Amino acid sequence: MPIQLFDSLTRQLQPLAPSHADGVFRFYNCGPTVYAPAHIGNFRTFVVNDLLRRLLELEFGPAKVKHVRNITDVDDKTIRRSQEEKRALGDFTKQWSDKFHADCAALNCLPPHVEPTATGHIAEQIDMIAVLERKGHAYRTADGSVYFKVGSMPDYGRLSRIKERELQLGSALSGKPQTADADEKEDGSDFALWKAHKPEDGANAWESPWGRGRPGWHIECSAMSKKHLGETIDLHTGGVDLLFPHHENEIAQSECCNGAPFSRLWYHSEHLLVDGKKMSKSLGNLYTLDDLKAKGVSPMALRYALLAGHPRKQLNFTLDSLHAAEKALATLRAFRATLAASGSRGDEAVFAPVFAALHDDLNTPAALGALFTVVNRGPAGVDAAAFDRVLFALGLTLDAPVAPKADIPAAVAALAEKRWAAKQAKDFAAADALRKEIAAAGWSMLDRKDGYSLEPAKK
RNA sequence: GGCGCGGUAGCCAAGUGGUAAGGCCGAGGUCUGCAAAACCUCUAUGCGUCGGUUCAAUUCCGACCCGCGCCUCCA
Repeated sequence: MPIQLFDSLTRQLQPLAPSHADGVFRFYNCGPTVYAPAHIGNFRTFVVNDLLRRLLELEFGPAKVKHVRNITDVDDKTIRRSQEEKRALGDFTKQWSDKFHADCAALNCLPPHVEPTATGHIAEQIDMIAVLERKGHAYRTADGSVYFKVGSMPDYGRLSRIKERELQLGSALSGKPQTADADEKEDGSDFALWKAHKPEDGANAWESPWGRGRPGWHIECSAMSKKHLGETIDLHTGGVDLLFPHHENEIAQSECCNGAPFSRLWYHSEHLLVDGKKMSKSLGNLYTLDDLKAKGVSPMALRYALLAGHPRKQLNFTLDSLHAAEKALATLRAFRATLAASGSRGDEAVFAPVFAALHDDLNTPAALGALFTVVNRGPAGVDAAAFDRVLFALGLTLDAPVAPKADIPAAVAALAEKRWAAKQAKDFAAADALRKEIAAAGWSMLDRKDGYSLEPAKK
């Protein structure tokens, strides 16, 4: 069964297949803007895309997938924040892209094959803008900015079906103040390709045929996608919030510039909600990976929790779901240990339902359900290598959880030694009393046949 | 106002025109002196409400109620 995804453009399931003669599947995933630590809502999208990347590799072969994910390292926020910290833009964004990479690694997300940056592709962006201007799809304004002329593209808005939206009166837009540079635009829906330098941009400007300035947001993805994957790609993904205007505008730029279809398929993952609402600073319901680590949550539990909901459905995140995830991972860990011990061999067919679910529009909840159905039947006839292949697809690692780093107080260590000695001497009354003392000190003592370990007591 | 998505057990969450996967929690049990872990068993006559179609609807249709997202630079 081929991998099928719900295509945002045609609004139906479409099978994935490479369209180029070299058989390489071309996959572009909109990456982060690096101005702060990414939050777990951002990571939902990246984890889903990592799952997709893994499935593509399993389907077409590792050498037949080219995964590009950009870093947006110049925009209003990166410029403003770097200036607030009195740091050079590149220095500032490197800090946050490094942090992003570390978090991705913790979540076991494979690095993309190419990770282009906006500032590293200024020339490519200028080239595209120049073509658009030459073809009459763009115009410059008095201040030296360049805008895309939405009216020049007859079928603008296919992806978000903007025409249906704007035919109606009384949209929320009508009551909203337009953006600062709105009066420069010929039409409210035109968008910036090149933004003329403004004093508040500081040193962050590049020379161009239109004078000093910087690229608009959307053009970077069009340029980087074209450079690294070609004019027509097989799949373009991102969060639903990018559907409009970002992806709509990418289509407009790329297709008007290249005269070729941009992406054959569009896939958008839904938002992670917290407390039933989209995460946002103002609501104070925003979590980063570090916030969760501080609560003792393992990144792998977060990955599992993020996969526990259907990617195209809003997922309401709760700390409870992380607990459930930790327990589920423990069950899988125990199952794999049993498999390894029994040297179980079998065919891969038992996991077919798991892959069938994943191939069916990344139905991760159904896939996990199918996985546990196998686990619950027991290890007989289950192939260990096949099980590991499932884990690879899901990107789940089952290393023993790292005990929270906490120094064991000498007093507790001493109590534990005494208790172990009492237990060896079969003085169980004393051993039980010592266990209570250790617990009172906030630790729990876990016995094994050949020794013991100490862990901070769970609440 | 428009566009889109959703309402399934205490919580999370799949799914199907023919009688409800899975995870967590909870209960009982096996095992280990105890504890922990592991393992076993049990846990929705019902799928937002009201109508309709049908031999049969949670699944299709209609109306309604409730929640969420997007509507110009947010994954």
